[in-house]
Amino acid sequence: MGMTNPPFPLASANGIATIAALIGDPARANILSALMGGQALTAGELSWHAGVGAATTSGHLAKMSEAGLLAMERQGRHRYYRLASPDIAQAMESLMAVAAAGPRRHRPPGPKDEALRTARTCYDHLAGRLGTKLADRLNERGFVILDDGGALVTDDGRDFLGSLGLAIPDTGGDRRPLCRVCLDWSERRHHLAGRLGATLLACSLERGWIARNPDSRAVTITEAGSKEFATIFGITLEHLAAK
Amino acid sequence: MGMTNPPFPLASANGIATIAALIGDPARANILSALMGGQALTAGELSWHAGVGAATTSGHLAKMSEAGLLAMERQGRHRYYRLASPDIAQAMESLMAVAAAGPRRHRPPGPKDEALRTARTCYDHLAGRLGTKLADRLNERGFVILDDGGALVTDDGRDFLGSLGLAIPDTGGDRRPLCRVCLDWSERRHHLAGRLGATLLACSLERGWIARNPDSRAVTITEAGSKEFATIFGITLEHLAAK
DNA sequence: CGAACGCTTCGGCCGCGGACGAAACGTCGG
DNA sequence: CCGACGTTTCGTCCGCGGCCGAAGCGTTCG
Repeated sequence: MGMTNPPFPLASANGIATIAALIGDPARANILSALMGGQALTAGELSWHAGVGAATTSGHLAKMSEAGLLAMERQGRHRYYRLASPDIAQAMESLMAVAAAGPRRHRPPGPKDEALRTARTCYDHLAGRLGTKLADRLNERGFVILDDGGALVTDDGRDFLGSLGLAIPDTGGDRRPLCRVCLDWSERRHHLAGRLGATLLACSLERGWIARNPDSRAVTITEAGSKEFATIFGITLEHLAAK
Repeated sequence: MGMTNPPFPLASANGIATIAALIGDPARANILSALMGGQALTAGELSWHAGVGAATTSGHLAKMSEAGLLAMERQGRHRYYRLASPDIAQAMESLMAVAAAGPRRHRPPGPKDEALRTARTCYDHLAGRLGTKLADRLNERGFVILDDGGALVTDDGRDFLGSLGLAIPDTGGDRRPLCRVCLDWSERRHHLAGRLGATLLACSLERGWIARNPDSRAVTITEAGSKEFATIFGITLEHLAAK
């Protein structure tokens, strides 16, 4: 017989299916999307985001935790859930890219979406027009090199960031990229991710340049931030207005 | 009431769920994995890979095509399916990374896996020990810069590739990265993807350095290839042996 | 031109898994 | 110590969707 061995559990394919099936449920996808904001959320909050009851949500959270997608931390009578690793966030990102590229789902961009398009978090870094502009500016000034999908921090870039008081954590043995690009689903262009992106977001939050929105991944640019982004990076609010 | 608007279809989250749900079925995941080999396959071949009947497979293929995951081309009485875009391949890659990182699924690496670990295709480029070694060598010689997740082709690199008779297609308006890294699920390190990776694979096939395996993504290194990889890149078969 | 082949469509079966309400568990506040 | 709250567990229901066999179309070959 010419037929070779059966195509049984094809090693890794099964693992993919398991993970994808978890992400593939609407309620769970909503939960994961909410956690893409980068903060840990309580089961109750996630239940709200998921759009299903607390009981159902609890089941979903248990499954995703067991599969290694989520990490849990108890704090008093709350349980905080967050994405277990940056890998999860990246997988979500690529799925977003595919979903966005797919058949044009007639999607009238509401005002809510508009806020997301202006500036939002993408797991642990900045996205939207602010995120992409930031990447552009750092590139123009030679602080990072964005060549067509690749990303590198230059020595000048390190100096510049150092002058801002930003040392990028070295996290020795960590396999986390220093600087990578991430496809922005709303702008369809790249913004900065990796440890550099994380540092920029953390800094912007700490110094009060931007503020998180409680119910969405959108962030609002404060007055202080508006000033600082202009002086440091040459990004004004007009640059970020919807075109 | 303090509750804001309902958490209804959270814009993009739903699209993610749709895509992920498609990938999340074992049969479909097998189909997509098979197509990660980079070649177009007939419905019949895919049915074999999927491990389900022809009728069922046909339904799966229709769904994935409609969702924009697959592209179809009829040729005689066959219908050839392939991944619709590199984005799809990248999404599969990130899911593999998550799946591989997950809870250590007791997985005794069979001899079949061993061939995959040595050299295989990853959509349109090379992976496995051959793929990662190739990336290492090009990096060591300064032809590409692999800095911690970022990837760039240097001018020296372009010259070197040119001297091999390899012009990397420019594909003007294309948004496809010239050179990106791709996490190798077996080696847990990076190999080269993007247009550069695609060019290297295409070249290796055309010149007969490697040959595809009909039933899997594994490729075998020919005698000619063994010689060329040694002289051009300094990669010998010993480098590629299981450790 | 009829038979074999490749693939898709149709109809029906069946099991998995998501949804909820009720109740149990654990924590914080008075 | 008791009641309110956040979360999980349990039991149940039910609908979606994968699977197959049979039949229908289009193509290729003898």
